[in-house]
Amino acid sequence: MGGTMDGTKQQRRGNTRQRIQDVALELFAEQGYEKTSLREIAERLDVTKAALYYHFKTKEEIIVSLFADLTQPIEELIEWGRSQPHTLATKQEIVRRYDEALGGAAPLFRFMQENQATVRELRIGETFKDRMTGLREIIIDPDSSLTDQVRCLSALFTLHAGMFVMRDLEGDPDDKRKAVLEVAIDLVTQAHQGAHGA
Amino acid sequence: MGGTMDGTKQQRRGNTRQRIQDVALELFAEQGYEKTSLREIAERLDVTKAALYYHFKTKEEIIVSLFADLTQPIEELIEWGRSQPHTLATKQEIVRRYDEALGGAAPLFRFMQENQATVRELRIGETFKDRMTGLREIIIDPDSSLTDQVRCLSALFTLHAGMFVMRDLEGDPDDKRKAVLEVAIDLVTQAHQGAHGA
Amino acid sequence: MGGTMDGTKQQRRGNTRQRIQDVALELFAEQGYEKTSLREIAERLDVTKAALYYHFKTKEEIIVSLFADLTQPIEELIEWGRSQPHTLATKQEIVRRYDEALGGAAPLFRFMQENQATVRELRIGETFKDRMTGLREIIIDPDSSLTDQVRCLSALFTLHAGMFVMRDLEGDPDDKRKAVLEVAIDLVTQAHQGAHGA
Amino acid sequence: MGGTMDGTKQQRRGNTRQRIQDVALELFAEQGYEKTSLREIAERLDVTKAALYYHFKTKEEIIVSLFADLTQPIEELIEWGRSQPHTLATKQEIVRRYDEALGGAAPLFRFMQENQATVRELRIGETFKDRMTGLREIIIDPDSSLTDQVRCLSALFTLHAGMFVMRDLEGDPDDKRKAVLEVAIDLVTQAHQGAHGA
DNA sequence: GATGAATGAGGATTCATTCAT
DNA sequence: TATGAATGAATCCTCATTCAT
Repeated sequence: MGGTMDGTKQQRRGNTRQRIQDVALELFAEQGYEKTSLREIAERLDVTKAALYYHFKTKEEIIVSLFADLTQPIEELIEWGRSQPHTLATKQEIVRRYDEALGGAAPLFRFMQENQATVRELRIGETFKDRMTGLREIIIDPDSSLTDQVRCLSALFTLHAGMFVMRDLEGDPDDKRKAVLEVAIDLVTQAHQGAHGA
Repeated sequence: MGGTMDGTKQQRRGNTRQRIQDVALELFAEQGYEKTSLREIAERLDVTKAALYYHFKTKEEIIVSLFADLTQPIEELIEWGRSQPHTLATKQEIVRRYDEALGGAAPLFRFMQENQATVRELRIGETFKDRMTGLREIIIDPDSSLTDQVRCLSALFTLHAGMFVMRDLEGDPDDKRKAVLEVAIDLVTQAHQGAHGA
Repeated sequence: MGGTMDGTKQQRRGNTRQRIQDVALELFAEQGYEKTSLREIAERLDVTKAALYYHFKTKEEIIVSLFADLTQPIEELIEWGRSQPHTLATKQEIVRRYDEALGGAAPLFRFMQENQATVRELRIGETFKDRMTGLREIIIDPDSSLTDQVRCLSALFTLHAGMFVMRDLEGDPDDKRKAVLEVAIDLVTQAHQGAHGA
Repeated sequence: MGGTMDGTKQQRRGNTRQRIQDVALELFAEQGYEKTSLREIAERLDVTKAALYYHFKTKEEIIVSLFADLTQPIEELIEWGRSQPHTLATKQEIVRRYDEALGGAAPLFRFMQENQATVRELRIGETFKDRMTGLREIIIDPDSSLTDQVRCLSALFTLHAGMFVMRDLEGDPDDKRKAVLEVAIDLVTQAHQGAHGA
């Protein structure tokens, strides 16, 4: 019971930064970055706009912080990928893990997917591009045919889009996700085999 | 004389309206819809904001008009597709023609791809969704496995994204586009064969 | 009566820019630049803040425009001064004319005098400094003693400050102004004679 | 032991308060009062804004305290001046000592000189005006000609402005200061002699 | 066909200040 | 002595839109 009180306190106290991030991400993903005003975020949290500014220096810093926080697993994945041999197994594992990582930060990626124009102008843009390039360098064999290269990109893309676009496909969400993953792995596999002889 | 006047008038008239559309599309694609102000569009054209309002009742109407104008080939494609038997050949042809149609309105699709969050809130959103559903109904066999359904979506998606994402892939643009198309057709083919036995 | 209507119209119409400048200068001089908000200016004119932005791109542009408009006589004075021989008569004439010029833009100079810290950070700062340097080069003989150089600066300064600081001195304003001018001319004269032997 | 504690405490205590004053004065003089935020001051001192409020009840109190602390010598000078006969020697001595006093609080006077508009609205304004009036009553002979009265004011003014305006005059700072003082004394002397025959 | 002038609503951001701890 | 968290009021500025001419 003391635990409960503690919990409440902890929730109100020191949690504001988190709560801002949560609400912001939700709204950014839903309506886009520009259409989401700080007033709206503040109102949902029942604090003043100024309170947001205590925790984040600018609106952009909110999204930057979200990106930094939620995107770290991917950073690590790339790190890991770079240290592995570029075998088919590695590529497949990368796709599998990437899918997982995306799942962990679904709303952020939905946001990034759906607001690319905005993202490009934000500071995140560059960082994100760098990461994608990192991923590419791991799965794409530069000596393979253009078609196979496109296959790999398409694999990544399918994962990205999968979660959102497939929403209006019938079927159990979990099954859908598995299907998406399967297609992605398939694409990477085809690409690899194309390049390394059948 | 009447003809001359007509011609001139039509040219002048169609001209400004067109020029507004052109500039608007360019800016929308580049910076996003919300970040592009009517002031900016007007300045680029060296007219007043009020002039824009002579040609379009609202900002939204500009994008709506662009969508209506540039998207008609796709509308027709769907019409055509519906009247065809759902054979593999048809599906492949649809993909081929869709690729062409996308090419004809690349900036618009770049815009739609990169501003989904915005588009969703605009009147276009629904229309666009309807079209995509139409396309889906033609290529996707509802009895096929989820995986195969995903393959078809992925094909469409690859086409959409292709043009922009592949930009930073090395290689001749034309070759790249062919590669993208090839992968898309491949996906649809695999899906079809999966569903109808090998 | 028609004339009256005309007048009223003319006053309302096309005059807004001027009216903004007038009110702004008044308030800037009275309360300082930073303490004067655009809201205040707009309220006094019974227009919206946005109306101000139709006529001036930024708050700073308002003061810049005032400076440009009201300061031209001084610009011209310097031009004239440069073309004259550096005789005592010229110097005295410069002081006399400078006094006049200051009188014509008293509120602006009061503002600049009393808000130097602000002015320094505004774009006017540099321009103003340049002008003062121009003036100096005309009245100050670089070979004269430091003391005589200070005398010249003191003369300019006395003119600047005169109008405002002397306010709480007893006496007819006109007489005071004459006295100020006399002291200034005296200083310049002393400086000149110091340099060129008695 | 008590002594040690006292010493440390006093040092610490006096220290922070002092450091606030120092930094504040520096920034006020540099950027003006309104443009200097408490955040800025706090950041420079590496404390929180709230800490400032432990030492000063309001922002205004900071400048008031500076004024009170740094301006006391002038207060005393006036006291002294009032008790002296109004001879030329006294007047000259006043100018000399005033120059010294100004030197001791140069940044404050730079601030007051350059932010008159602000100062006027602050509580210091009145006090400062009173002091200037006190000074005037000592050096200015109310029966003298307006011109001579202006000379006296100009003398004070020259001292005030001297330090800052003369900055961009060539020459050794010390020499310049001497020159400024000389001109001021000169002005007072001329005024006195004008009034008392010769 | 188009402009000049204006508006109302809302945007992000900053500030001095407060208070419990 | 100080901090961490927050507020309320204000700031400059931008936007889509309107309307008389």
